[in-house]
Amino acid sequence: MHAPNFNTLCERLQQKAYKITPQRQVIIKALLDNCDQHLSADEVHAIVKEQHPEIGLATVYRTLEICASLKILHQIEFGDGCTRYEFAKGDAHRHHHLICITCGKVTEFDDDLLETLEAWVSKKAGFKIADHQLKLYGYCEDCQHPG
Amino acid sequence: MHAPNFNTLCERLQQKAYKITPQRQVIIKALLDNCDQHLSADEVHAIVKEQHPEIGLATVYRTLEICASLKILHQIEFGDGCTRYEFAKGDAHRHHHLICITCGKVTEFDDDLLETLEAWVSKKAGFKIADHQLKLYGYCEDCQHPG
DNA sequence: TTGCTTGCAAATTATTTGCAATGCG
DNA sequence: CGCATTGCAAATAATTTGCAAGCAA
Repeated sequence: MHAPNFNTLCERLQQKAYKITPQRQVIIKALLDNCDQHLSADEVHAIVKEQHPEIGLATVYRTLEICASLKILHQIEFGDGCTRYEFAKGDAHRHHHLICITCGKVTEFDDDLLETLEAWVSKKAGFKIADHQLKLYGYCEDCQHPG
Repeated sequence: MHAPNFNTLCERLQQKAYKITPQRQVIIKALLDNCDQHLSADEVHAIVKEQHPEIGLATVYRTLEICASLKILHQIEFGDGCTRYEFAKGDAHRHHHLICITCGKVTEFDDDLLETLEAWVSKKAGFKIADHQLKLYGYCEDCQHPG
């Protein structure tokens, strides 16, 4: 849901001496157009190929890799065998993933309630927390009330 | 750390009409001997092959698959490209994973503090939670105080 | 111009599957 | 004895990589 600005993203690439090639622009736009999804490399490639059949899957992988290394994208795995991507949010904007066991739908949920827990873990385990990832598996509203 | 009883596990397999073959016994014992680790299929295979070189990787995969389907094992992914396994704990015994960004070590942390958060999400998002998975990325004690 | 990028095909890695032989119950 | 199970090799699937040609800066 959180959609960064296209030009800002390009600048962040340039700052690290990455060239703004047409392929990278197309891929980033595809991600922006679908920022409510959690696309896989293959899915990004499929979208991009519609208008630009010449773009190769390897280029998609390489672009996603760069964006992940620049913390523009986050990589997540929902257990379906491939890595998926979402735009990284700032530290202040934490969110979790609600994964429906029945239909597989993934919803995001914003909240900051983990703060207390993190403070506790930090103190108890001597572990300095930098990031977290919470997945909640269960049943979405549609699947709870079928028909 | 949570180590179930070998015989109990065999009984659970038998109850579902799975045969207690020597291969399965060896694989389960390897998992029990390393219940403080989060082994991958390949790692289980390597351990098992030391004493039983005839056991194939496919058999390891198939056994892990069965155990996962019986909820004897949980599958987790730490982002290193392969599925890892740990013994499932009962609902009452929740735990999280602390993953060190520096050395990659995975520690477990028990706690029930997610209860409040789950109640909140449940109410706010209309999502019926069945299970959860929390990964905390950061720096373990050793990596915080090197040398 | 010049080194970063790209597309393609081949290589890798994790996991699955087909099948004949084997063995648990 | 019958059917689940096994080992092996081949098949998939996701991702990576080598390399010559192309292009952004």
